[in-house]
Amino acid sequence: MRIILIYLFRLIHYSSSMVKNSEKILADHNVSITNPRVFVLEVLLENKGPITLDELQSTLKNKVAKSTLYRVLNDLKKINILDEFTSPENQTVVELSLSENDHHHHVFCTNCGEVEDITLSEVFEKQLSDEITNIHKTSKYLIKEHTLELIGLCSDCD
Amino acid sequence: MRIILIYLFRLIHYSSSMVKNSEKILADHNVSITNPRVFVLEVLLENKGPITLDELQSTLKNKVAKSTLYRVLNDLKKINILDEFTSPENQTVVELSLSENDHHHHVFCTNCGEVEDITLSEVFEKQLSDEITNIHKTSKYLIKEHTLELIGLCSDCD
DNA sequence: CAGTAAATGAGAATAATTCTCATTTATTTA
DNA sequence: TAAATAAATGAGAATTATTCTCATTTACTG
Repeated sequence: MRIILIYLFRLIHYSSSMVKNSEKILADHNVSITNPRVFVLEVLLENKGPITLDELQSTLKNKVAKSTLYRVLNDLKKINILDEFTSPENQTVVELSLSENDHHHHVFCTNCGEVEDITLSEVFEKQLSDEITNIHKTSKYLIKEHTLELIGLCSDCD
Repeated sequence: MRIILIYLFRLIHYSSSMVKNSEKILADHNVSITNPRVFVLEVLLENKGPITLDELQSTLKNKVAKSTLYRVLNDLKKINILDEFTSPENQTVVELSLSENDHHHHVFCTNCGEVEDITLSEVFEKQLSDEITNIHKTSKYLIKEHTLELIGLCSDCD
């Protein structure tokens, strides 16, 4: 019985798509697969969206050394699958950006500090890209990227 | 002769509009007028636009203690006339926001690190505010503010 | 499976920001 | 206007965030 349970546990554990995904992501980017990297990626994948550095650190407290966490985050930034930004309350926030075309923006709640992803309508993104074209004409700036952050109250705090 | 020179110097000094403005700003917000506060405001007013914390610090190196500079910046934030944000390269940037209606956005040059103010067309701001109304309907977020940051190359670096 | 290169943990070093407290400056009061 | 009180400052200590160092461990290569 015990053997069976252990077997089942390992089966479930290793077939978890999280683990497979993490390792695949690293392999796909020619980054060696190590425990700290997999642990960090698992948390980022599970979380599905932006997460504060504080939360990431406390989640991984006893699994990954603090210096290693910073190193892993820098590794992920280097291969362009991690975005970092600062909340209006000056909290560092990170988020996986795995595919090229998952363009989106962020909403911050000024009361509870939550950050969420938000996708703007195609119509509006088109209007924004037109505006950026105009900016290029008038200001000579060549715009490559943009970030739009909305600040307000989430439904819980409203 | 010496007396006259001193008089002229003081006349020029005190009639400088910068000084007057700085003192008026502080008085208008019920903040006591002190040398460090006036010095910081002068630099921010002269600069006319966003300035990195590093640049502000080096400009005021021998006039204002570092701890005082942080305190003064916090004072200005508290009375809502200073915005702080972080550049894509993780530099802290501050900017005076004296009037309610000078709403604008920022352009960052990824090459030289320059930050500039940019004002979007009224048409586009209207489109943005419509989009925010839609977000409220679908996501239940109540949006109070927004920041749009454009990232690219300035005319010198393009 | 051994050998080499890369990654990690623990904590030291550095950088950024806030705090402490004795002194100075501004404001209030008589 | 001077004395008394409150607030602000400078200098550096304390705290926090991030990077660096180096001995040890882990991953990749043949």
